[in-house]
Amino acid sequence: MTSQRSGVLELAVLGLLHETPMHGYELRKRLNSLLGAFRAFGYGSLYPCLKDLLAKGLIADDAVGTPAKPLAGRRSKIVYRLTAEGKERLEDLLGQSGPASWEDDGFGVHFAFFGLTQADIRMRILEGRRSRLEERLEAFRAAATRTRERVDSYTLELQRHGLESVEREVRWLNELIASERQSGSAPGRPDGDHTESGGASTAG
Amino acid sequence: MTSQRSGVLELAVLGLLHETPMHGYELRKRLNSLLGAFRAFGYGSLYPCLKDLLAKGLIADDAVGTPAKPLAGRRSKIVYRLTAEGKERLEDLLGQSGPASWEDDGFGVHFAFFGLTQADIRMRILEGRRSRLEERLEAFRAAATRTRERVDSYTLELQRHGLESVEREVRWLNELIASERQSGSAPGRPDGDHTESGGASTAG
DNA sequence: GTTAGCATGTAAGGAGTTACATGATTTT
DNA sequence: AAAATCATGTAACTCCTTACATGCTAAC
Repeated sequence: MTSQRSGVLELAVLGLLHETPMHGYELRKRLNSLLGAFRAFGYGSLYPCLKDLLAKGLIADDAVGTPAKPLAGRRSKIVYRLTAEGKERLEDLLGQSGPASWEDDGFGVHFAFFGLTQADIRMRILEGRRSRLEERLEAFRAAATRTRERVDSYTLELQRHGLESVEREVRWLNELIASERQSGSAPGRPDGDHTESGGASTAG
Repeated sequence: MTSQRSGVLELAVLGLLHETPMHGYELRKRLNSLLGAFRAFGYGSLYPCLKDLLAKGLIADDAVGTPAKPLAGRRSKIVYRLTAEGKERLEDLLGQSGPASWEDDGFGVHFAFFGLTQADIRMRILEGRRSRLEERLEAFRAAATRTRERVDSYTLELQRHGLESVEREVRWLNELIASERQSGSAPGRPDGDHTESGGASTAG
């Protein structure tokens, strides 16, 4: 009923708060600019999640403005920060490379925090995602072969477009995987200031 | 608790059964080959949905093999067909062009049944979808502009890829819209045997 | 002085998911 | 006769959505 943790949101919130403390409203904006390509959350999702994480001690509220003194100037907003347990939980989530991290949403969030993820886990997630997509491609082509099922041209166009998108993502993943293999560093421009926790050293 | 109708599934099931009667197992395969690019359903989703549609009288079971005589040869499977009410409901759903039909999943299913959809509704859905995506693009670029938010190269890559995907879909939609405008016919190969209900004539 | 945006929440419920449970039928 | 695949279902649960409710604060 009240507790709902452990979806895409939990990881996203913990990941963002790892970067820096924030209040809910701000978090939501960062959330939607981070994941906006494939997901959007409203306050009705975020605040219950924060409440839950708070109850579990994974985050704490450094309330700006003491209870008695509601703060002059800016309104009393509730700034959340990651606790030690929260950081542990985050690292636990970041270490998981199961099916959940290959799904559309799950993959997106995990990828968003690759900067905090160990190199071997990154690789497993990328490869897992690729396998998942390749399964889809196979299922697709199998279905296309036995196309006695009469399809109109819209259905056909939908499948063509879907196929192309998936193929495109596979190519993207291939590039990323190659990039990961030839160096422990990040894709594209090989700089990256993700000096944080689990670079590539702690693996093994 | 028991009733759950009115999601992506209802439309998909009614749409598929409009084509031809089928039993659950078969339906699921057709479902996943139709929508497989962006969605997959298990039996745990499908059967409760069928049960619900049955209870509402939108589909009926022409059970193969009479109750007393469990059928020699093939096992007694339950073949569902669309009822008159079901067809009405389907047409109602197909006539809707609101926000639900612009969402990722909703759009996919609606598009899959464009062959049964009136031309003006098709256009509204395509344009609605495009607006939705363009909103995302704007939010994206706005977020990219005020990138004080320190992003590591993975976050950047995720957003770059997301942006590209969305832009690509917008171009696709533009082609479809152009194609729809210059003729009442379907995209690509201008044949199509979707002789059904709402071809292109009833538009306003 | 009123709209627009900042800021926080709750109650009810929707839409599927997971894990489980069962049995028939075809293939090997 | 064992394994794969066809075929159907249910109970409990999860994660999130929708609609609602509130008040401050800055800009116009």
